[in-house]
Amino acid sequence: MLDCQNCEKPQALKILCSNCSLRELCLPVGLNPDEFEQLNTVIRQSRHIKKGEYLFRVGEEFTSLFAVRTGFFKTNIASLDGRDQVTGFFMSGELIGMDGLSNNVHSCNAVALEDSEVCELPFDRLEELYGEIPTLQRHFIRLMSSEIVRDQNVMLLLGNMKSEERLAAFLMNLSQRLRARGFASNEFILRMSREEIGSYLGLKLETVSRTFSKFQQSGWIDVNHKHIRLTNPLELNRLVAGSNSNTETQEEE
Amino acid sequence: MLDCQNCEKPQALKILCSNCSLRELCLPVGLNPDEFEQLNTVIRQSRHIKKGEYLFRVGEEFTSLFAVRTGFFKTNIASLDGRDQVTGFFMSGELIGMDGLSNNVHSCNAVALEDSEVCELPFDRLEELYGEIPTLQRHFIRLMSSEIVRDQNVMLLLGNMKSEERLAAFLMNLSQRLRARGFASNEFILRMSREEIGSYLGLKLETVSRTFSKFQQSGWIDVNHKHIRLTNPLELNRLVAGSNSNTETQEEE
DNA sequence: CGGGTCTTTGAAGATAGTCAATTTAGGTGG
DNA sequence: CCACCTAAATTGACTATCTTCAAAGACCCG
Repeated sequence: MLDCQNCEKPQALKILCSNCSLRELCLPVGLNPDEFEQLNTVIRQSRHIKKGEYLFRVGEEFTSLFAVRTGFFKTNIASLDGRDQVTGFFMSGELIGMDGLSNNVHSCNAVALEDSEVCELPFDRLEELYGEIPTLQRHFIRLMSSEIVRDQNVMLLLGNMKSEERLAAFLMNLSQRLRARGFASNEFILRMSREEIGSYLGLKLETVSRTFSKFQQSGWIDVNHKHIRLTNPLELNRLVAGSNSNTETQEEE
Repeated sequence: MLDCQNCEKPQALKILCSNCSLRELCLPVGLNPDEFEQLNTVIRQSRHIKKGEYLFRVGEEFTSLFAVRTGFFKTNIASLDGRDQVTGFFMSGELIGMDGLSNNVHSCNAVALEDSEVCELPFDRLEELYGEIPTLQRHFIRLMSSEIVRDQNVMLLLGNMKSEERLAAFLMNLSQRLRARGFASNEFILRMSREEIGSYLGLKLETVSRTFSKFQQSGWIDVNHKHIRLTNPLELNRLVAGSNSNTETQEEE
């Protein structure tokens, strides 16, 4: 019964959604045991993606969504003349590939920024389950909608915020997502380069670097290349919330 | 051909998807007659929204999606300190409100930019139909995905393009959508103010105005306040595709 | 240990923003 | 129908922010 198709190690390789530590963050939120069982049969587990490898590329046929189990990914698109835009960073429990559903072709690239593991969710199998597990469908639609909301907040960031506000928003967003996963939220390793951060935030890498330095001088953070420590997250949050408040005058209440 | 000839007659008040001239642009693409019939029973037709009125606001409970029948809408969000970002413009056949599915609360405002008519699609009714009309569900997911792809292209625009490229992209996008609806694509009336265009494009209204003037001086367009005529759309397209192309072709990578 | 990549920092330059004045349009009411 | 009034748009001059170009320093991986 527990036959594992491509087992290298018996049993341990077959990671079940029902056992997965991410089950409350990932697609199957709120399923009952029976439903977990059904989902398990659909998911192709634990494909390993090495740092730098592509999960999929622009133009490839869409067949599956991917849930990050471990590791870190970015997605990006390119303009016709080759300029690059990072459209998102993805950590464990997050779903990649929803762009591909619009016309069954991936409209972005997905690249691992460190050695990673993903669960593959073949979409036609998933679709078959929708009838049987309405919760699953509802949650999937919810995830797509969240992606839309997230993107619109990035539009706000790119359209209205100054460099310092953008970087502060970026750091606080990472921090919050790490906390939600039980990781330290005030001290972490950046998985992406300055250039990738800049691309995501609509800034040049030099501006990102300078802004990190400025934050450090202000005492908001400690930067040591990829290692970041948030020493004054409140101040960073304040920067995000109201840029109008003069950054010079720091009234602490 | 776009407008409904029967609209003013009383019996025609009940506008049926099956008769609607937008049926090939809107949600029910590819349904068969039976399925159209089912969809008709679910849709609350033709709510009128006057210019300036809100279809919904941030924080309101989400219950329905809205399909634009006639008219023009914008959606926008505000940062905590009150800065405003227009996140989209919507014309006939386009669906508004998909942001609300993430947590059953609208995360943006939707405002009519001219007197408009919408079809209301109560989402719980729609959901009940999914089991019976798989095509409908698939198409809805497709529409959500398209919204994600659209938003990511706006991220590219905001993150990488210069003011002239942004405005050219904006004009060509409008033009293309008007053409798809059978309207003149090289001559149209802008429904939004310079400020709203600027907000969408991450520019100030003065910059939008100046860039319009620059385009006119270059002979690409005729601007007369809200009235726009594209006299050289090819050149505008070239601006969008490769801003560098104007000068020497610079190859990198 | 060394080559290459990534990062930091400085100085100069460009693009878009800000502030301000003027013109034009569109809606309202006499 | 016209005059008015307010809101929107245009244009100019100046400034701030971010980019570009350049060089030097730090790290990582084989």
